Parts: sequence; structure tokens; C-alpha cells
Amino acid sequence: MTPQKAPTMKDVAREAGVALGTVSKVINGIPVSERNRLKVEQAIQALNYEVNTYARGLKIQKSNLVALIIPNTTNPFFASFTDHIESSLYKRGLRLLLCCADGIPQKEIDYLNMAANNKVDGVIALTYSDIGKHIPPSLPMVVFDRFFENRVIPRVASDNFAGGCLAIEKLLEFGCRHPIYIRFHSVFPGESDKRKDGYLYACEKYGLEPDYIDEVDRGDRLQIMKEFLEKHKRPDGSLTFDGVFSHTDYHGYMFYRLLLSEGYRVPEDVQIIGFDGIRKFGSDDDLFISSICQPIELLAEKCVEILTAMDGTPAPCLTLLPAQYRYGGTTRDGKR
Amino acid sequence: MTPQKAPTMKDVAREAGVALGTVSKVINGIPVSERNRLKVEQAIQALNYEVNTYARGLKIQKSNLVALIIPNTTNPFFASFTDHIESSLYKRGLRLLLCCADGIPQKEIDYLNMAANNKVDGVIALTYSDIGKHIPPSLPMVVFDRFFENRVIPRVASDNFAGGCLAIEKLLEFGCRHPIYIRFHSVFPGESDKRKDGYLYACEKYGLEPDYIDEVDRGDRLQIMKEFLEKHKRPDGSLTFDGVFSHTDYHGYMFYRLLLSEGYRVPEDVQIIGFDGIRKFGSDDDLFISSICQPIELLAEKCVEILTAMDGTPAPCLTLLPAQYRYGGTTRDGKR
DNA sequence: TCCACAAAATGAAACGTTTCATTTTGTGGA
DNA sequence: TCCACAAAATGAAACGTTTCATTTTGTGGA
Repeated sequence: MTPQKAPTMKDVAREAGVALGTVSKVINGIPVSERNRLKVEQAIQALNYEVNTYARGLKIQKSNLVALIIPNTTNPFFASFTDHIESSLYKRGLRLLLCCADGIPQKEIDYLNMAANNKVDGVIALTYSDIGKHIPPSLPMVVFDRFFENRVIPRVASDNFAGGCLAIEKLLEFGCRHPIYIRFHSVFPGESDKRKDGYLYACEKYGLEPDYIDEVDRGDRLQIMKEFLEKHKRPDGSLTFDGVFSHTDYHGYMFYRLLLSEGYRVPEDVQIIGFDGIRKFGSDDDLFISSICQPIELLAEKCVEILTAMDGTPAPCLTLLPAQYRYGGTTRDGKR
Repeated sequence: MTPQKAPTMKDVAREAGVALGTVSKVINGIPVSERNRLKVEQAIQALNYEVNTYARGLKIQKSNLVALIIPNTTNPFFASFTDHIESSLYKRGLRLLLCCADGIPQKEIDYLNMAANNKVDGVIALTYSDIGKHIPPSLPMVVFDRFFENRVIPRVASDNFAGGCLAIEKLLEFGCRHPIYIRFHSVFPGESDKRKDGYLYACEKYGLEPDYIDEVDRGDRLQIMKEFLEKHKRPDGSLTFDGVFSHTDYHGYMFYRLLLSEGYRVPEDVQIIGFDGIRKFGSDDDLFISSICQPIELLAEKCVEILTAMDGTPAPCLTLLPAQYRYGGTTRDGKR
């Protein structure tokens, strides 16, 4: 990639017959005599001048760049989150530096260093490792869902507890008597852990016996699901549960496919509600399964809002937004 | 977002007791006496120094930033493309500025101007409007699929003609006698138009009567599909076609759902092959339907490779990579 | 010990902005 | 016409690097 030659403010000043400072004022919207403003604007047009971002950045120490550190964009939830972050930033005249860290701790730290290395004005992070101790104190940052030890970083998340509770209430409303819960989790703590708390709370509240898969995700998910299913078959083949609340749509859909392949009917025999609200081909499409949908657009907007408002005064250390139930074919409420 | 104070090279020089130029040499890996190298490295450690990107950028006129202009990341194809572009750039020490233009011409042009405005070293574009005349001649750029009038920009794409042809050959191989073709397209020309040419060529070659939907996408796709289906029902309800080659997985899946809802069996009554190779929950998951899969990773890598090699010498104006068939449940070849 | 030469180190100038103390211009009143 | 004052314009200095002409240091041979 070859460098580019471009006209400078000096060229504009010469062309317009005014001083450097006058050109700067016009560019930055500082009042200047009508006559000079016109001359400068004409010169800018004529020379096709564009302000040099490095020079400006060097002076004002701002890049208008915000880094988003995220595992990837192939996961539809991350993809949608990225999309909304981008448009929230764009609205504010900010640009998005996308950092896909693949959940690799070293890559997450690398990107964080790069961010600290005055390339960006702030960071929004959805990370998988505990990078708390690598965050420079002076770097404005907001995290989605995760909780870091040793370091208070403003967090934004869905109200996972209420969402978990809502999932069970919906299953009961649609006629379930024995809802179970399925979860494969990472080893790092975050707000989404509260989905299980919501499930347990609802069990308590409605007098249900808790029953669940709750395992660290080691890639043997299908095997674990199969074993669980085996254990819950009655002699006649029918199941001892009639509802599933899955920690994520992804695992819920996996379980859905497993149930179908074993000859069970969904939602007739078993109803399933997931979490996240992932759509098949992107934003306007159908859900994979009925789901407690995270308000992704609002979450993204909130992250950007908090980040851009950071100026030394304390930011809210936790902001929760409500998640909503939406029909997606695996429950008995039918299409609304 | 507050600015950040950071130590400068001058501070490092003072701390190490050497000249500014010596610090610069150490940082840029230019040989320096062992003694001084150690002193500088120690000082850098001690002060936690990081080079200021704006100052360096101002001098060397490079940002190590590449802009990707893409409609969005919620479309799984774009999401996957973005993901692979990011990792290709990362390998080369480059960073990704993500520009979601939503297919809005003004936003595409805005981002292009921003790119020209020396914020980035190069641009990779997957755009929807004809922005050819807005591309600055000095801006290194590669486009995916699209063709711009008035302007030769290196293009990278799948071999859509061969892919279209392959789809039909696969359908014939799996027992189809009357494959049709379905397409809803944008008004801007690109390489993907050749999928239809491949279909027509295959019809010619294998003595088939071409039959297809080929409409501008106005959002009334389902209606058009339904009408097409009605016209192709025999009095006994069976269909006059037994295979579908869909221009995209998205529309193929839509047609698949329509067929199921009308009581047809897939792949028993009708086999379907799409194009793109979109997976349900991201990279490691199942395809939505059997598909001619674009080699997204290779395509992304190629875009980056060509972009980074641009230095005034002519770049290949078109690079085609082969697309491959993969089973996805809607054909009779069964899981491999 | 001295000299010549190569290697290393030095630090001023420059990149293109913004800022701000200083100068110039313009205006209204006497 | 002159003066006082406000408004506008000016341009040098500074931001933190890299570059490169110049100076200093170090080494080997006589």
C-alpha cells in the first residue's frame, strides 16, 4: 500500500491568501469574517483539501476511534452486537476499530495494549479472559457482561436474573410442569451466570424441583445432552420433563435437534425457550427457537453512551437492561 | 472520554541518559551499541513507554489501518467475511476499521471520504452502490464481487460461473431431472451475476429447459415464490420441477420453508442447493441447506494479500477462487 | 603514543495541525 | 478627522515522532 500526497493547510492558506490560523478556524467552525470564510472554503474545494488526522491527533490527542474487543463476528450474537455498536458510534462521529480476539487471552491483551497505545479514545470489550490487571487506569472502557477481578470497569448487561425467571414463568404459562435448565459455561464470571440464579429462584417460587445440566464447556456437549436425555426417559420412552430453558439459543437449538432426532415432538412433547434472541439470517429473520431476547441494540447503545460520557466523574458500575420473551416455534403459544 | 497522559521519547531519552535519536533507533530496531540498547530498553520498561501513534503517523504517513466497507455484520456471509479479513490483517500487523454502510450510498461515500482522508492505508469494499467515481486515485483499494463503471479496481470473487454450473451438475448427479433457478438481485452489477450464466450454460450443456425466478429484490420475495410454485403444480399437486438452485442460501432456505409448509418433502420431492455456504451458528456449525460454498477465508485472505501488495505496479484486476459443493440436508447425497 | 577511519551517537529540522499572545483592521462616537 | 475599543487576523510555538547531516567515540595499525 503506497502512501498518498495531499495538500496541507498551508497550501489552503496560500491559495486563499489568508493566515494558517484562519484556515484552522474555518475548519473547526470558529467564527471568522464572512469574506475570509468564503475564500477559505473555496480554496478547500479547489485543492480538495482534507485535514490530516495524524497531525490533528498529535495536537488534540484524540482519534475519534473506539476499539471493540470481541471474540469473533461469526457468532450471530456478537455479529449483531458489533453491528449496533458500529451504528451507535457512527451517529456520534466516532469510528470502530474491530478487534476479534477469538477468546485468546494473549490476543485480548495485545489489543488492549494497542488501545492503550493511544490509538483509540476508548474500548468496549466482550472478552473471555480475566484481563482486569492489563487495563491501563487512564483508558476509558466499558465491558459487556463480564466481571473483572481487581478492577472496577463499568459493565452493561441484560437483566439475566429476571430473564431466567421469565423463561420459567413463560414455560409454566404455556403448560409445562417440569422445566429443566441447560448450560455449558466458560470459566470466567459474568452477568449471564445470573440466568441460572433466575431459574433456581423461579423453581423456589413456584415449588419446582430444580433439574439441570451445568457443565464447563469442553466441546462434549452433545454427549452430555444424550446422557442427560437417557436418564430422563421413563420405561415407556416418554420424558420426565416437558420444558427446557437453555442458557443460550445455540445450545437450546442443539437440544431441539437432538429431541427431534430421537423422535420427540417440539413443542407438543417438550417446549424449549433459549436465551439471546438469535435470528436465522440476521436482523429481520425468524428466531431459531423461542427465546428470551437480549435487547442487543439498546445494550450496544448503552455501552457507547456510557463510554462517551466518561470524563473522570464516576460512571454507573453496572447497567442492566430488560430482556423480553419472543416466540420462535418451540413453544405452544403460537405465532403472535 | 478523557485524554491520556503518557511518557514521551524525550522522557525515555532523559531516563536512559542518551539522545532522542538513539531511543528512536532502539524502538525501530536500528543497530545501536549493546550498552545503549539495554539502557533504553530499561528506561522504556521503567516508564511504561508506548510510541505515540499520531506523531509517528504524522512522520511516516502510515496508520496500519485498513477500512472494510460492508453493508452490515448481521448477514452471516458478511459476518464471516469480516471475521476472516480481521485475522488476515492481524497476521500482518494491520488493524481493521469496520465501516457498516447498510448499503446506503451516502454512507458508503462518507466512509470512502474518511478513508481517503488519510485515516487508513487502504480499503476493502463490499458495497452496493456505484461508488466508482468517488474513489480517490491514490487510495489503495480492493473490492469483493462488485464491478464499478469508470474505474478499474482490483476485484476478488468466487468463480460464480463454475459454481452455478456445479450446482446443476450436483442436482443431476443426485437424480434431478428438472432443476430450476431462483434469484432476487440488486441493481448493481457484480461477479455473482455469473451464477445465472453458469445455470444457463449447464442447461444448454445437459439439454435442460431453463426455468427460473429472476427478479429485482423488492421485499415481495415470498409472494413471488408462492406464485411461481402455484404455476408449477400439476393437477395432482405434484411439482413440475424436482430441483432448485438458489442464487443464495438465504432465498434457498426461504423456498425450502415454503415447500415444507405446502407439504412437499425435501429432499425426497425436491432437492435444493444454495450458494454461499452459510452456517447456522457461525463457523463450526451446520449449513442451512446444501450449498455451493464460497471459500470465504481464502477470499478474505486474497483481498488482504492484493491490497498489501499494491505499490503502483499493476494488481490483477480480477481474481476468482473456486467454490465447492457441501451437503446440508436438502439433497439426496446424505451426510458425508 | 598518534593517526585515520569506521561506527555510533547526537540533536535540529520537519511532518501538519491547534493554540494563543500579539498585531491589524474596522466601527462608532465626539 | 481622530480616538478608543472590539473584533478579526496573524503566525510562532508546540504536540511527539523520524531523519539525517554533523560530531563524537572507539579501534587497529604504524
